[in-house]
Amino acid sequence: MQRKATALDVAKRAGVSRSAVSLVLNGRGEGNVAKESQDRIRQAAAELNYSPNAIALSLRNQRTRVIGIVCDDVVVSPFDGNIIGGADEVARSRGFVTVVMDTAFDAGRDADAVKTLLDRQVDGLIHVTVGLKPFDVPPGMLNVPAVLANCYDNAPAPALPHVIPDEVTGGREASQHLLGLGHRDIAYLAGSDESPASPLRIQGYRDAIAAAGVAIREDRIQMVGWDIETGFHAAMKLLDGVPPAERPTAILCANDRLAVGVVLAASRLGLVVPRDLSVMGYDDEYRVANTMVPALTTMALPLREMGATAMTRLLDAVENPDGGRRRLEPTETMVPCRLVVRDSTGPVPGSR
Amino acid sequence: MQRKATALDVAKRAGVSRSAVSLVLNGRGEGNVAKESQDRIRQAAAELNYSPNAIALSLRNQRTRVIGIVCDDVVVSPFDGNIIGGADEVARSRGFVTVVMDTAFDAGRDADAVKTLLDRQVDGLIHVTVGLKPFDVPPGMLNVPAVLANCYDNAPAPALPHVIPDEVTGGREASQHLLGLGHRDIAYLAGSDESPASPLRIQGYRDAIAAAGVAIREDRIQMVGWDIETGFHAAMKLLDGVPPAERPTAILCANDRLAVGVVLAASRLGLVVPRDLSVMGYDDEYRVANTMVPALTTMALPLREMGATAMTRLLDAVENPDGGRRRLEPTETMVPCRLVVRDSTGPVPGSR
DNA sequence: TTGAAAGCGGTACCAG
DNA sequence: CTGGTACCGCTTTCAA
Repeated sequence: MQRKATALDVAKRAGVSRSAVSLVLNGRGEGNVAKESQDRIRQAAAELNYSPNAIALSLRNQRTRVIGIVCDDVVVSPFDGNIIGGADEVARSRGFVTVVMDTAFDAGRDADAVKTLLDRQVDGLIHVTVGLKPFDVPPGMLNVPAVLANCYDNAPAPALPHVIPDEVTGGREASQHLLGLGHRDIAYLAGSDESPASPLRIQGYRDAIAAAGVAIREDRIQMVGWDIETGFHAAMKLLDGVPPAERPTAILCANDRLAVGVVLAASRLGLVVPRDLSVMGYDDEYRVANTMVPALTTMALPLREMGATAMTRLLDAVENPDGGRRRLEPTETMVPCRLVVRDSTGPVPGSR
Repeated sequence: MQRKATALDVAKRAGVSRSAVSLVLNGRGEGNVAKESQDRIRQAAAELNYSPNAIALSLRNQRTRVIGIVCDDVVVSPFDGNIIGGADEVARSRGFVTVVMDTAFDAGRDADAVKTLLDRQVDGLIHVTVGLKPFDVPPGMLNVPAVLANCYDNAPAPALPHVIPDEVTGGREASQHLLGLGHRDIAYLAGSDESPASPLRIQGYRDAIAAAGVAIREDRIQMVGWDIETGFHAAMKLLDGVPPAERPTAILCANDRLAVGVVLAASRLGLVVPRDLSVMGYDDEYRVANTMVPALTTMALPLREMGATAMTRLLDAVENPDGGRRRLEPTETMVPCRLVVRDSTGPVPGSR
């Protein structure tokens, strides 16, 4: 476990000074260092397997090329990890490293995490949440360029830009898919009031239904939460013992787990999806939507894109010649969701 | 976006030298610095909201208090994130920060990630995988203390310690749970050959069945993969059109998604779980096992414990007075799985 | 063309 | 008890 070689080691081995090593290895050797010194330096560096100490570089340059990512439970939860994946990919491609700190849903730890990251001199910050939600920006976060992903500044006068999914359009296009298949009685299991995504998707649903000239039945919109279990019970209520003519022909769900519950209920009742009932999810959850039986038609959240967009915006600011110390404009960027058609939706029964 | 205050700023404001600031703020003021200077220093520090620059500290101390975590797809996948969660919690409680680098299943990037982390002078490394698997340790990883979590050194002469789940015992105790409910014909949907966990769990299954004095039927052990869909089809084959007396009374699955597929198949066939058929999962996947209808009995993987154990072992070495530069013994630590009994398993049919 | 020296921010030693 | 100074590893300026 030997210590790493330093520039001084390389210099000694090549018989030159540290400065020469620095110049050559940073491509500024030409015209400053004799050609044969250059060769000796490069060779010595290779032999010693030299690469510069990033800590010393950071101190010297007053830039760490580290972006801090604070998230509420993204690493641990099965959702939304791809936001970080998308952000990380962009960072890596531009020579940055990300440090992720998860607060495990303890909002009190946001400020601590930001402080830790700031003490480590990160060049920028991104805050990511599991699920769209308002976010109380901790004060320290305004000291470096920062962007919010999947959340938005909760203050009366927002200070930070954010990147979020276009939920209204998502809800509308999901509904339009079902309307296009001939469905006119579409129930919507809408998640819960706590998520700001819920009213937005409902808005999209209403827009689509109304635009199709269909009357909106308020009792078809139900806030039932987000789990398999609650989807199951809601579907049972909608379907069990109800005459076919009075049943919805399609159930749109605010996430894929609800859709799993609905399919479970349908099969318990002997209904075949999509022949007797179309079921549609939301999120395109990895290894759930695509492997469900039947595979779920769903509205995919643009997770990687959101992360990538947020990181791109941030790095553009950080790498700006002004020194990356300017705060970003508090703009809103909406990223479109993506319709994924699979096997759980089909023509309305009796439409042939 | 003002720059952070430095020790010099504090010193000036308090009218003392940088050294005094350093002593006082590190609790070594007593007996070295006049009481009233101490007060002035502390006050100045508070007013300027001073906290030391961790980069400078790292350079000075030759210690970063950063642990690098390299993983193959843990952040992005819905599985095993809790390994990192458990590791991170321990690190945080001991004043360390973790930097996670995800290689997105590209083994070629392991070495790069390690190099990047080493350039940043991490004090130690942990490699985490999604799912138990052998791991080719990149050379650089031996330059600092390192531990493997959920994977093990693939070399003939292992160089690194690892922390893995006790899969044999897990398989055995899962089977014993079903045997204890009176089941004698238990099918096992065993995942796939690619995972080293599969044969281990099968071993546990065999041990338990044999110990109960029941003959092992090889055709009851089936490698069917890991998805909802494949569980569904396997269950249909086992149950559809088969006379009740020839059906297994319980199906043990190598993960919870398979179990979801089995339940789906059962309900399509009009079988009620667990009345007509017991179904058991493995993993205790978050928001799947506990919210399934019925909620799944399962064998929980000790994800957080594994992460915590790996990190504890690593930090014990890093914080060792020898300077934390010693390589760890290549030991094996097995963490027990945990039986979680819910509603998908019950007494064998007709046992009352 | 080269090397010496300053400085990034902090700690720790040592002389006063 | 206090302040000056060297050093961690690197880059950059400046003088030789």
